[in-house]
Amino acid sequence: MRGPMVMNTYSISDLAKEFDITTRTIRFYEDKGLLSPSRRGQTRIYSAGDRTKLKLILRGKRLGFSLEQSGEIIKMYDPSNNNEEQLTTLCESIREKREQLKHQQHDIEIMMLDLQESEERCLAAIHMSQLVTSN
Amino acid sequence: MRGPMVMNTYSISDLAKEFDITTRTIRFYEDKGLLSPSRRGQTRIYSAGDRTKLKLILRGKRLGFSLEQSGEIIKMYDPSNNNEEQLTTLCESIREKREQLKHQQHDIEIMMLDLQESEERCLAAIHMSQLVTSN
DNA sequence: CTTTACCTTTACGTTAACGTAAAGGTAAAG
DNA sequence: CTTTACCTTTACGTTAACGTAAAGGTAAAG
Repeated sequence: MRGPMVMNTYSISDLAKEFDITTRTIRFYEDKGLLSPSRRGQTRIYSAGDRTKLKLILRGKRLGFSLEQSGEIIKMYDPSNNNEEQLTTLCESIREKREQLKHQQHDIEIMMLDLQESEERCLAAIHMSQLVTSN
Repeated sequence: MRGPMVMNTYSISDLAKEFDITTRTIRFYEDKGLLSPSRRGQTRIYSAGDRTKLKLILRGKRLGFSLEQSGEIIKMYDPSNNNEEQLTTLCESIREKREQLKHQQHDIEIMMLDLQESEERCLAAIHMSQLVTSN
């Protein structure tokens, strides 16, 4: 490898500001085993990988996942599971999660279409009320 | 209108069975003002409209909405808001919800692609482990 | 050397979304 | 008339995901 290792690190408040969450939240995720930053003395040092994990957690949250589920998602990203049986299990759970996401996509599409209709009805109702009110 | 009014109604346990939730959950949603079934004596009678609302709530849950948010979604479906200002506000909140759903769609797509990659890496790792193990 | 701005741990508090149990009413079946 | 299978209300309990406060450490700035 050439060039200096650009080792990006972040303080806990760096990440808190970037993602608009509190430091308490970040420490809580560590408590739950979702993050494990290194330390300089007592102070936590977050790597780019830690930041990515945090992003995954927050994305999961937006999709209604529990922290435990987000934890499973994170595990799906690293190939640290060496044993073949575990790999097969992992592969299966990835497939399941994709199925669930597909279901969510479907839910969203239906809701989008419904809301589109509602919006049109609403706009029509506004139009009507304007016709009535115009004197 | 011709033909007999096919007025479908449901008992609380009908709905509980259909959607695989407890009756407690359904009553809880009523407590929170999301449902308001009619009654025969003390007993709750649910209409097709109540059933639809319940479906909306559960769909919202799958998408990570709070009950309060699902309540707002429900309000977006009926044009009972007569006043023009309220209609405009409603229309605006529908637009916002659609924006949020678009964001969620985006999150899901990214997660899907990532998981697809993970699955491929996982399958490759299984293949490798099989090559190594085959003796 | 004292602010200031961070960092830490510990621990109790809070809200949403129900679960669970108690105590009782009703209506059809046997 | 007693099961059985529902229904009801009231009320306390539980879990997840943090919020909040207390008490203290550190390091650079003035």
